[in-house]
Amino acid sequence: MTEKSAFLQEGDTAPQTRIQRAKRQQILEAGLTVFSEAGFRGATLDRIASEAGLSKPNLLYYYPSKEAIYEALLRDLLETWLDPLQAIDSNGEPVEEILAYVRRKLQMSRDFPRESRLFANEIVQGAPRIMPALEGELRDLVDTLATVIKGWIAAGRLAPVDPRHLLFSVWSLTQHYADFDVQVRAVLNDDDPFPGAETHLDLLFRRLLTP
Amino acid sequence: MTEKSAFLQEGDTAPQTRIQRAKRQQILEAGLTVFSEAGFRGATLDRIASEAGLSKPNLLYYYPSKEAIYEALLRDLLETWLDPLQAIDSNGEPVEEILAYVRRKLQMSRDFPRESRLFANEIVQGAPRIMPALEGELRDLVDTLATVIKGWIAAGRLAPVDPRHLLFSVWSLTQHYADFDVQVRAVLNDDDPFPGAETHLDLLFRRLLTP
DNA sequence: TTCCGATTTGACCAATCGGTCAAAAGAACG
DNA sequence: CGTTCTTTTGACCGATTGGTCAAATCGGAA
Repeated sequence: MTEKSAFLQEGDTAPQTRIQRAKRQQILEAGLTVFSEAGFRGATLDRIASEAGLSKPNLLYYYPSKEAIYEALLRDLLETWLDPLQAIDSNGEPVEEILAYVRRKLQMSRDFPRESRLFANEIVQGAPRIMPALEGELRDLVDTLATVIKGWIAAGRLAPVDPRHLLFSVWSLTQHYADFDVQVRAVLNDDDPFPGAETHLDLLFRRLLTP
Repeated sequence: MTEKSAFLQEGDTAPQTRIQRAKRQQILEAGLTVFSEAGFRGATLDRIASEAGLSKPNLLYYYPSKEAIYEALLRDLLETWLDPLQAIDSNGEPVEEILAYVRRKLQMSRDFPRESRLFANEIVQGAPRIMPALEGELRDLVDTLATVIKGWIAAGRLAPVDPRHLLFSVWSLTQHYADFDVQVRAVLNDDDPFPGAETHLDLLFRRLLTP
């Protein structure tokens, strides 16, 4: 097991008042919008501040730097992102477990597209700040799940597939609908992509995974 | 048919000397590296200039602005990107035609990852500059191909699949190996992902598409 | 009401940004 | 050699960037 990477640990269990927590949340909201649209370098404190309805110095009163906001967002994000993966039940029906995972991930693309794009921006640009978590927690989780999947395959309950590439497929297929949203909508004449996507992905993975 | 979007047209058939063409190529090379790593806003002229081995004013002697470099890159990119799509032969064997397309796209992810990431950056950040081409050329091409695919399905030569979501699947699955390269390698312990990816995608699409 | 810590702000700063310009340095050709 | 055109550069500009700071304002407890 790899240890939690440094930046992921909360610095200190801050004794925040209710107001502080609210304002910080407000800033993270604005930060999520701006960072997911422009990436770390492209985002500016002025835009985040105005999006949050605060002056720039006021914003820096709650978070000491642009980096601090960004890292707080990534820290929150990683949890949300890894949760559905951990929810896969090794005692469940294999095909249905994975299909449920796909459905959950697709819902996240629909309901939290900014989070998905924030993550995409970070990774596309080389993951300079989240790399430790990828090589740590993410790899550990994937290793564990790969063992489970191999067991399912060996038991003949799942068609033989490379477990890691299977996971890449789930991630890319589902997140595509959030990250490449404008392209998807351009091709589909602005129709809602998600009903069609759910049907399509259900079919795709059922065909791939049914033994 | 939608017309070619304005920015895609070459301004004028510049009567360039050999040296000018070479230097411009050199700048585009550097621009591709920098823009694909940082996105449009995150890239700086200073970095592009130093990457190209030129002074900043010298760089601006060949391209009038940061925008001009970026748009020249997108213009080139779009061609390269749409080519494999046009190479699908409506008279070929359906399953094999699509599998060949997948293989071509995967090779592009391996051989031109910067191009893929440049495109990803542009799209994730809302496609502010390439949107017209998405709603124009890309949509036209997809519409045409969708008709072909529907014909194949009607003839029973391809399993019934939504043609547009099928294309999204090809794009996301193949480009994932370029755009999310650092994540893929982190999970795979830095092994080369592409041999495994080709096998996996071949299996996936064969299972999905074989009637 | 007074007091005190928490919050908010305008003014400001050094660094970096995209871009300009005039002048210097090369190249080409007679 | 001199001339002319192309290429290159250092110095510079205004705007924007992330961040600071002292002073003002707020809000609640006594």
